[in-house]
Amino acid sequence: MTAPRPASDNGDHQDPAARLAELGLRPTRQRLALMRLLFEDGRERHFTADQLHDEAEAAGANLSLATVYNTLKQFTSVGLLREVSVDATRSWFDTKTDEHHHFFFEEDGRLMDIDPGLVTLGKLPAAPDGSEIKRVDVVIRVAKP
Amino acid sequence: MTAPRPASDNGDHQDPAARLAELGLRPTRQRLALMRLLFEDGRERHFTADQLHDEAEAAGANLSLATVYNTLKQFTSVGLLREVSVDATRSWFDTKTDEHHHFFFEEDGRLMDIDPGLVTLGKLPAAPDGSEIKRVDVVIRVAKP
DNA sequence: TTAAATGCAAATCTTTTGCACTGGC
DNA sequence: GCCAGTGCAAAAGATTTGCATTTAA
Repeated sequence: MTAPRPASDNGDHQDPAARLAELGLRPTRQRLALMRLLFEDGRERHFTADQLHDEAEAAGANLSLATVYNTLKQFTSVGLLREVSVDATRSWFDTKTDEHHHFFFEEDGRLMDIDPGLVTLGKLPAAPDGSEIKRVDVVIRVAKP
Repeated sequence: MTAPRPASDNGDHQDPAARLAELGLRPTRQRLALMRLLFEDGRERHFTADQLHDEAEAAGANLSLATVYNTLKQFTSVGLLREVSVDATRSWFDTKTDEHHHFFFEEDGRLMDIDPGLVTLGKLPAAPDGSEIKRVDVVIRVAKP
């Protein structure tokens, strides 16, 4: 939608307002609050819209769940977040956006990153005509034996 | 939930009523209608509850969408179907239940099987303590270049 | 100031549940 | 005939949309 930020400036630890501006998003109160929750200090890597909304309320931010959804969608489209499709009943988001894969715990619906060195793909098919591969997702579903 | 059918009797082409009985499900009118839609002649492999409900209506069966959902869940739990997590906004089901992987077309939300010979996994991590691997799903997301 | 952009109430869509009723045994 | 098992209306969740309001420039 908006221009991706140049590969050169890795903005991971800069001021949230500057980072938003750079991505073409206005630094509104709501977005700043979510930015801080997501990217300051050791935030959770995997979360749903609902969980983040709860955290935001607990932190004293005042915003509606709809705004959380809309903001997550925007953040995803500019590359700040990545959506993980693993659970058909709700959307999971991930603050780690580089190529990596997941364990999914079937019992409690929790996600866990897999150390990138521990999964490798062997052969991959060519993309069907007229399309190209955008991403390869591997989900390892685990549960108690 | 119910006893899996012995590996020996591959019931793929037997009478739907007998097959249901074997799986411990009563052969009700609704279930029989869905069995026929799903397993007779060249049915679609990938579908959502809503799509199947539309097909059932078109075929003259008279059942509610809730019944379609409940039935799909039962069919999945006895191993007649498999659920594919690929799209966070709705559940996809697949009549092909053996290990295989998928292309997902981001533009139109369509699924396509990948020929099993064309994807191989390299290294896999051990399951986290106290759990075991239930399934490994690979989804290759494709889109127009 | 001003209009593009935002944020949210309400609508929509998907899925699950509680329970009256049925039809397979 | 009878009751375990069903099927569905209604409820519950999840997500999106339309538009009045805000606010960054």
